[in-house]
Formats: sequence, C-alpha cells, structure tokens
Amino acid sequence: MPETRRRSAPATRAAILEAARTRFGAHGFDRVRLRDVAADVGVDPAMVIRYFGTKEGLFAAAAEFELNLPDLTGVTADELGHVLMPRFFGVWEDDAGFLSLLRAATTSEAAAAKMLELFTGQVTPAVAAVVTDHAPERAALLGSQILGLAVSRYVLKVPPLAHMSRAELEAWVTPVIRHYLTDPRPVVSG
Amino acid sequence: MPETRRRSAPATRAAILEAARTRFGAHGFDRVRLRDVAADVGVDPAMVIRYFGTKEGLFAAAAEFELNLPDLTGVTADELGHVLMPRFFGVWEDDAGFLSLLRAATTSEAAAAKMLELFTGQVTPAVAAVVTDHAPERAALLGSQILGLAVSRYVLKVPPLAHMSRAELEAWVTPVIRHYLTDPRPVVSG
DNA sequence: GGGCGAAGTCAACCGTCGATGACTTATGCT
DNA sequence: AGCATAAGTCATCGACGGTTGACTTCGCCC
Repeated sequence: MPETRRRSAPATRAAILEAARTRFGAHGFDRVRLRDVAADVGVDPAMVIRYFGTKEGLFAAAAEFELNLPDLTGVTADELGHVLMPRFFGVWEDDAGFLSLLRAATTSEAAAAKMLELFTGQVTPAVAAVVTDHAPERAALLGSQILGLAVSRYVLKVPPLAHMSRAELEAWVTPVIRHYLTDPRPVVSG
Repeated sequence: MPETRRRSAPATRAAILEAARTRFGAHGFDRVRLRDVAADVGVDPAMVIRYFGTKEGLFAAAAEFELNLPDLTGVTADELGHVLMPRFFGVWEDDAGFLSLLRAATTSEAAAAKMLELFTGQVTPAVAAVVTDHAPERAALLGSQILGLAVSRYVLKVPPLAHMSRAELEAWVTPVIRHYLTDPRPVVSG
C-alpha cells in the first residue's frame, strides 16, 4: 500500500493553480507545459484539464488578481511615492500572477486586453482621487513608468535596477510619480 | 510557362528576413510559424531553414540592429528630451526588429540577454557623455521609462498613450529624462 | 545546346503537447 | 461490510510544426 494520500478536490485545484502561477510567471504562456505543472503538484496532467478545462482556462485563473492600490485621497504630492512604491514592490514580488500576465501580454491579445483592464479598472480610478484633470493620461504615463521598471527589474534583470534597494529606487522614482500626477499638463507647441 | 521568375539567393534571404521581422514583431517568437514566414515570401519553408539553419537562427538575424543613439556631448539638460525622443519614436515605429526583441525578451533567456546588451553596449555609453556620476544607474532608469512607454504604446496600446501625439508625449516625458540624467543622486535614508 | 550548380519544391518524419475517455482506487456514508 | 461517488491514473489520439533529404527546375556558361 503506497503512501498515496488523496487530497480534497479544492486542495488539488489550489495546488495546481499555485504551481501554474509560478510556472507562467517564470516562463510565460507558450513555454509552459501542462505536464510540468502537473508534475510540480505530483498529479496526472489530466487533472489540470479536469479542473480548468483548457490551458487557456488555467492561465485565465492564474492571471486573476487585484492590484489593491491604496486610497490616495488626501495624500500630498510629496508623499505619493512613499505611498505607492511599497505597493509596487509587493505586487511584483509577491504575486507571480502579475508577472505571468506581463509575460503573456507581449504575445497574446487576450492577456494584453486583461492588462488594459487593470489600467482602466484599477489604476485610473485610484489616480483620479488625487488628480484634477486628465486622469487617464496621467494614469497611463504613471503606469508606463511602473511597467518599465517591472520589465527592467524583474524580467530583464538589468543589473543596476535588479540590485538597487527598494529605498533607492523609491527615491529615484518619487519625483517622476509626482510629475505625472501633479504637474500641470505641459504646453504642446503646434 | 508559369510566371515563376527565380530570384537571386541574397534577394530571397533578404525577403525572408523582412517577413520574419514583421511576423516576430507582431506576434513574438513562439507564435510565429516558419510556414507563415515562407508563405509571406511565396517560398517553401525549407528555404528558411536553408538560409538560417534553425528558427532560432532566423530570429537572431531578425533581432539584430543598432539603436544609433545621437551623440549627447554638449547637449544641455533642457534639450535632452527633444534630442532623444525623436530617436525613440524612430526606433520603435520603423524597426520591427526592436519590437520582436521586446516581445521575445519576456519569454526567452537568449532574447533577454540580447536586450541587456543594448543597455550596456549602447544606452549606457551614450548616457555617459552627459552624465557625471552613476551612469549605469541613470541609463537603466532612463531605459526603464523608455521601455515602459514602448510596452504601453506599441504592445499593449493603452489608449491615451497609443493616441497621444509625439509632441505631447515628448512634453510629458522630457522632465523625466532630465531628472534621471541630470538631477543629483537622491539621498537615501537608512 | 548540353550540362553543371544554384534555387527551389515536395513529401514525409518525428517529437511534442494539449486533450480525451475509459478505467481504477480511495473515501465516506449507512 | 458494501456501495456510490469523487479523486486520480493510464494509454492514446491527433494536430501541429520544425526539420530533413531526395528530387526538380531554372539560368548560365562553354
């Protein structure tokens, strides 16, 4: 009698999801094999299909998450960086789902659309709380800097950024956040 | 007698490369089939292998290119944005090779390494011409903003950024470039 | 104008991988 | 105990796609 203790369905489902998040986060959608995810959990590949239907279904479940941006109401211009940056680090370092989505978004229309939803559904509303005009533009510009940092630090691992302390990165980026969120819209000639 | 005019080898090779750049730029490495590239050129898939050996070989050839950053020597802090941003637009809008590389870099170690080379081999040296200290950090931070803009505008197509005029984008980003390149390194507590 | 080498085609192989469906085993209930 | 059901396995299918090698056709040069 081999020691094959049998789990509950929700437990297995959760374990598969967890393994999928990690794999997708590390290698993107196309490079991940269902067989690998199943092996991580110690389960037959058929189980993955059983619980998530298709590989796309698994990915969709793995890429589901919340940014949980802090409420910016009443935050002063100078505090913005210190309020936002810790959340930035948390999102990218603790939740592999976000990395998965970023990796997939460069290749898949569906993932790109999901990423867009984050902008319009979560970033823009959060930004709107401290901003008086052009919230979508400001949110998009801020988002572009954040996304660029994530790509550079967590995907490409550009040495100076990958090794930089959180505090130093925050210090460099804070003025940029303030600029995008609080400076008046620049005058464009022409 | 069918109209099957036969090209020279270099011409065919070049046509394949061109088609590959476009496909890779649009869909990334994994989603592109050699058969599609060959079909674009009106040629048998075997030709692609004949000229480039493997799919990786084709990609490597397609992702080869130069940033051709302008010489920043003597450029004043306020002019930096106006000197750099046109080059930014040129690189991303005219050369599909760069988009290919970006798309692939989120998924492939080899492509990521190639992207890193661009930072150390081309961005950092260019930046070093106008900077007095911490050139690698400054180059990486600047690069992160540029990369983020490219991802947002050309890959995700975040609406406000995708539609924004070059002039307006330049106006928004110029202060950020100046900050990263010319502001003193911020003081980090702790 | 005949033959040689380059340009190009064709068919097929072979590994990979997502998906399927029938089968087996454990668990919980009465 | 015994059975119904959920949990899990197993073998396999079928499509896809990179790669190969043998074959065919064009263009050129003597």
